[in-house]
Amino acid sequence: MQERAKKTRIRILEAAVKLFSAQGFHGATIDEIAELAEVNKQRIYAYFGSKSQLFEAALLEVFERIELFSHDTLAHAEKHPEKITAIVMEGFLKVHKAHPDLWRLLAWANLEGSLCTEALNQARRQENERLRILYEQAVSDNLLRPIPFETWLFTLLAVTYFRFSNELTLVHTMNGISSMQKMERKLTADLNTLFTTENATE
Amino acid sequence: MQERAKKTRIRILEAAVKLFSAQGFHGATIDEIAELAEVNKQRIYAYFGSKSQLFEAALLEVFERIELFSHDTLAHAEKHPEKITAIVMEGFLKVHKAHPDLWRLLAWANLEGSLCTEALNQARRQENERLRILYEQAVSDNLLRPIPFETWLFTLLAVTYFRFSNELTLVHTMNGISSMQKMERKLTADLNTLFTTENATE
DNA sequence: AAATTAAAAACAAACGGTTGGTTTGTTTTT
DNA sequence: AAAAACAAACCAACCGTTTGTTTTTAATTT
Repeated sequence: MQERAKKTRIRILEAAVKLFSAQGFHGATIDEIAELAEVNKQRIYAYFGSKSQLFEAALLEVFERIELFSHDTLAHAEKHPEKITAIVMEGFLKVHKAHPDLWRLLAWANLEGSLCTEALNQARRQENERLRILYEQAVSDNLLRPIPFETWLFTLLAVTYFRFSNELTLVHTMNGISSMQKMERKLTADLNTLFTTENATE
Repeated sequence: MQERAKKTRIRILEAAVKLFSAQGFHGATIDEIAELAEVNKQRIYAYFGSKSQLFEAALLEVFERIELFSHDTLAHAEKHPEKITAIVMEGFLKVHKAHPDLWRLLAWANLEGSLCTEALNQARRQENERLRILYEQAVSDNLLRPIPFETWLFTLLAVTYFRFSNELTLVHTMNGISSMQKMERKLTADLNTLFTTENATE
């Protein structure tokens, strides 16, 4: 594959990520993707085979590009293990805000039943293990309550995911809270105290 | 509108719920819905106007039909306020399992940016308030940790939603846990201890 | 260094099928 | 007689995909 071909391949992929993320598999059209990528329609079939193969390629692309736990987050959590919940939450929220494509594509994939989910988690597993070590150390240091790592991670992932995937609904539900930002701060703080032992903050 | 017309209207609505929930707005087709409802295509436009209007009608239908906190759940929680977290979680999971249409339709609506979300929450608000009273009583009785009601409810809703909307992904992520049911039980138990004060269980 | 050439890359245009939406006319039920 | 439901066709638009042609690139030959 020549240099020029690689570039157009990437242009297609970027357009696909953008449009699939915005409108889903059935909502986005090959014509739109081709137009946004400034590429002839047929190139898409030449490089990706079919619409569904393009979707999976786009999904994998996003997953490999984005690291859920940034170096900063892990380093920060290492220094202040008693605040690990707040730090990781803030990290999650930041990543999701910076890459809305990520959770949207994942949401579409889950609803539409994409098949490549195994490959996705392979990429994520290694990241998880680094965090697990930090977390379990904090638990045995009696900084955190003795809740299993899986439950803790699941809760944080769930809260973050829910905050974004139900934004439309939440605006009305959580009345009394004026802004989304306020809600995030409140949630982060509350969850942090929830998972922390009482003597840790002394 | 005659009796017969009402029935066909309902048949259309039920078919719409089923197919929109399964395949989303763009994925489902009017022809399929008409076929499943055993109704002439034209009747759909006679009663609902357009595809998008049918979608919103289907969404509202599901929301009004399903009560998120059943009478059983609330009664049970009233008797055992120290187990309110586990009880409500189990209730949520049960409702979601019994009505997969609910969260799927909501997920599609959120992704596709439906506009009728305001109406949805109006229906939910009253239910929330009954639960709030129970919860806040349990907090002031020192059975639960002093976490705001909103954060508590948000967490439980998020965990439940996440469990269903990311089922495909989770099967691989949470390795070491053999079945989904085991995971649910673990999560429920852990969250319950998390939100309960230590003296409550004594 | 310039010309040639074959493959790779990109294009334009059309294909057959399906979509949402609508209409026209007819039959059935109330 | 009016309301409800039907059958069937229509439309323009769009879907994913394919075919045939032109342009660009890079290696080869002169």
